[in-house]
Amino acid sequence: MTDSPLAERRAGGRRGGKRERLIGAALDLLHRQGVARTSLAQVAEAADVPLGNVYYYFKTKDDLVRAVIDAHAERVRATFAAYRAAHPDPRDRLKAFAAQIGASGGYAARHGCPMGSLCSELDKREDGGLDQESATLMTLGVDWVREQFQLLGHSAEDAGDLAVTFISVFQGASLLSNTFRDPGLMSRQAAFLTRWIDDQARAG
Amino acid sequence: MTDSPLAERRAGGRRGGKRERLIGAALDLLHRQGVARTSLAQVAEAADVPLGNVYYYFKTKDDLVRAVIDAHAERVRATFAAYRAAHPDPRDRLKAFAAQIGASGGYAARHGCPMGSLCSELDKREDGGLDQESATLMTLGVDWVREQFQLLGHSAEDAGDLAVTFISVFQGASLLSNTFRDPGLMSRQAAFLTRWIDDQARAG
Amino acid sequence: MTDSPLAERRAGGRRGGKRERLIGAALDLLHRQGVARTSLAQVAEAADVPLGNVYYYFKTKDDLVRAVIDAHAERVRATFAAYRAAHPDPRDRLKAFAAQIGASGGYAARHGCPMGSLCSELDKREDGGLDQESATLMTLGVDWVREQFQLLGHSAEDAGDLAVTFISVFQGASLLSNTFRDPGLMSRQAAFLTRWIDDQARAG
Amino acid sequence: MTDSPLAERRAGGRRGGKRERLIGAALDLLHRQGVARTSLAQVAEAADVPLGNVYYYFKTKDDLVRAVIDAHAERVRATFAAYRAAHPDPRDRLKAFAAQIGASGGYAARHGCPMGSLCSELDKREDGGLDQESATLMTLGVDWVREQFQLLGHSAEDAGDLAVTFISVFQGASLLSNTFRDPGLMSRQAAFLTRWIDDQARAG
DNA sequence: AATGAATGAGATTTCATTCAT
DNA sequence: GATGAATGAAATCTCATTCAT
Repeated sequence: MTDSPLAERRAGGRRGGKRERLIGAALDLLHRQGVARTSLAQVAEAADVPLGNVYYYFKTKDDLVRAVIDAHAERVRATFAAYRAAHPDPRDRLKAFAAQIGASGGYAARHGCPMGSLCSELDKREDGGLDQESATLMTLGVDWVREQFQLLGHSAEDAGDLAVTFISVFQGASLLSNTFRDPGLMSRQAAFLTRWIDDQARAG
Repeated sequence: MTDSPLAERRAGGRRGGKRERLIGAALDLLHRQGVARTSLAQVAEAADVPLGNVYYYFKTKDDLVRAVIDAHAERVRATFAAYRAAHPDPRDRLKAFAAQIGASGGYAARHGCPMGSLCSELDKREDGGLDQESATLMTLGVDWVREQFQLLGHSAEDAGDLAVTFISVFQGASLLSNTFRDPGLMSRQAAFLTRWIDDQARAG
Repeated sequence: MTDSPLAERRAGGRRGGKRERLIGAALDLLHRQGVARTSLAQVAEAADVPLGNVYYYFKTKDDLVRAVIDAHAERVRATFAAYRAAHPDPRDRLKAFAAQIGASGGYAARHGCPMGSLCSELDKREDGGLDQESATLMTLGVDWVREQFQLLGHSAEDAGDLAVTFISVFQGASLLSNTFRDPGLMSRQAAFLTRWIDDQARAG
Repeated sequence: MTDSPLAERRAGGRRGGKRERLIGAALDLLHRQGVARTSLAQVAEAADVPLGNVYYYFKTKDDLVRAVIDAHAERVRATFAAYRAAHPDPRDRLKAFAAQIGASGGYAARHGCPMGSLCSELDKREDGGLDQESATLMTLGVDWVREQFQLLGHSAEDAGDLAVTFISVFQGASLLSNTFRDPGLMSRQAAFLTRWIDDQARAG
């Protein structure tokens, strides 16, 4: 009782929750500045952790990036699980996803899509295996959308192509929204996706 | 005569065409490795130009990046001009663009779309004005596609949205193709775009 | 009974014999990697002892190195005692030593002689007094060999020089065996030593 | 004339001879402190070169070490060439070598033999190929001594073993001289080598 | 006694940029 | 114009050692 206050329990049992603070700060900075332009000193500063201490939690910078990707993946999984729970109809699930995309214009206009940015940057590296890690992240979305289209009666192959189109529009719109600093762009493309979902559902 | 052969005149009158060689080498390296991970020393080496000499042609690294973006923009403009010249019907022009997209799967799977990569990376920087520069590049495509849809009878607003969808699919598919190292992905999305162009042409 | 089994008593009475495990792991790692390239974290890991706990047993890294040297010295003393017990004739004792040298080619080719490596590395340090410690280790061998030559009738001075020659050949051969990764080198030099012992015994 | 003063000519034509100063400083520090305990900052300081500038001449620390080994090898080759030139009789050449060994007691007592130290330390590393480099250095001596013994009529195999014994005594004596801080040790072992050379010459 | 966590000094390395000639 | 050399700031990473409990 005296040894483990609530704050520490929430932090996963670690004293002070520094690991979590580091991942949180890194999540934010990596998404905003990119991997290459974010130094561990910045992350440490933002997390209020001495630089040397970062290496107690993460052996290398890549390790931290990996942890950030994993944390992000967990969020994504939770989002999809929520759609599943909230909507029995796959079409509604896809529309919920599209709606969320439309609502994320503010963030997209400022920073683009975190997943897309990471994939774009990490695929340019030949070392490590971080590109695989980020690819896994992207797979989550494609697989989930494909699954919904299959549930709507599309063949595995068709559903795969439809899923790629869906995520492509999402990723492309995030990029353009960011490039043009135009938050409204996202909602207009989300509207397109919503209509398109209905078209495909009819066709499935 | 002996000092400035024709080849050099074409290269802008500069002796040896070093500026052009630098831009060419940078174009290649920046697209493959990203801006942050490409050093001027690498560019100089690839262009067979002494490092110290680079600064005679480009005051800063950003200056070189700007020149690369401009050079790429020129290529893009030339491509669109060629479509215009080759096809009187805007629908055919768009299909020609889609066809080229489909044919570029190999490059996309390896490096993504140069424009997309640059926009994604440069929009993460708050300094300089390179994000504006890369946004201009992206605008070229969107504007050209919008123009074709307007020629097909769509309103300015509708055509703008359609253009954004078109370029989004292109950019998103490039990203996914690169992420999944799947060249075929591009041609399948290009096929989708081709059908979709017909749909919009009918509707316009 | 349940808290201190025999195995632990033998280990010096300390619970778990952690001190011994640390020395054992350090002995191995220091000989293989050298002092400077071996971190306490590695030693702790290899000994399955928490890093923080190392400092309960050894105040500093140098303290641990000292303990390793002492442990090694104990082994060396035991070896010499065994030769003494097994062979009444000093000449046979020396030949037994030479034979052991010849048989150690495999280890020497991989890591050199532990004593030699330690002396070579630690004599390069001006701090601490670890060089004295490793010198003591080397003295053991020289003194024992000298003793045998004196027993064979050589003067103290002559015996000292002979002992230095003997150990020099041993150390030099260990170094060359390691440098050239040639295990057979040791046995060939051991054969030389054996003949040479006879020559000196005759001369003594 | 005004552009290339004598000092620069001597330094190999490079301005200021920084490369040479770096190698010189490194030669000294590496021999005295070992590779691991010598930082590039120390070398830079000793050579009066800004740290950042070191990397203009040597891409990595290992590169500098390599250059030092090469420089040392050059010295060794020059020494052997001098023996060859000065003495037609291989026996005299070997004795000249032994005499030099005997005369080097002061340095050996303080720092050991540079070659031996390097081989001992670098053979403990699994990375890079510096162990090969230092092995080459050691080969120089063994090969040269073998050559002399062959000229004296020994078979290739015998001469090889004799050469290894010779260099072993040299290396071992350097180590013991350093360990015991005893400069006289070297001259006494050199005397042994001189007598031993005669024995082998008679036997060859 | 035991230990997970913390810390700060220092090492190697990279690189955009500048300078002297 | 051209260029080899120089420079310093900053980044990643290591590690002996200490601390709080």
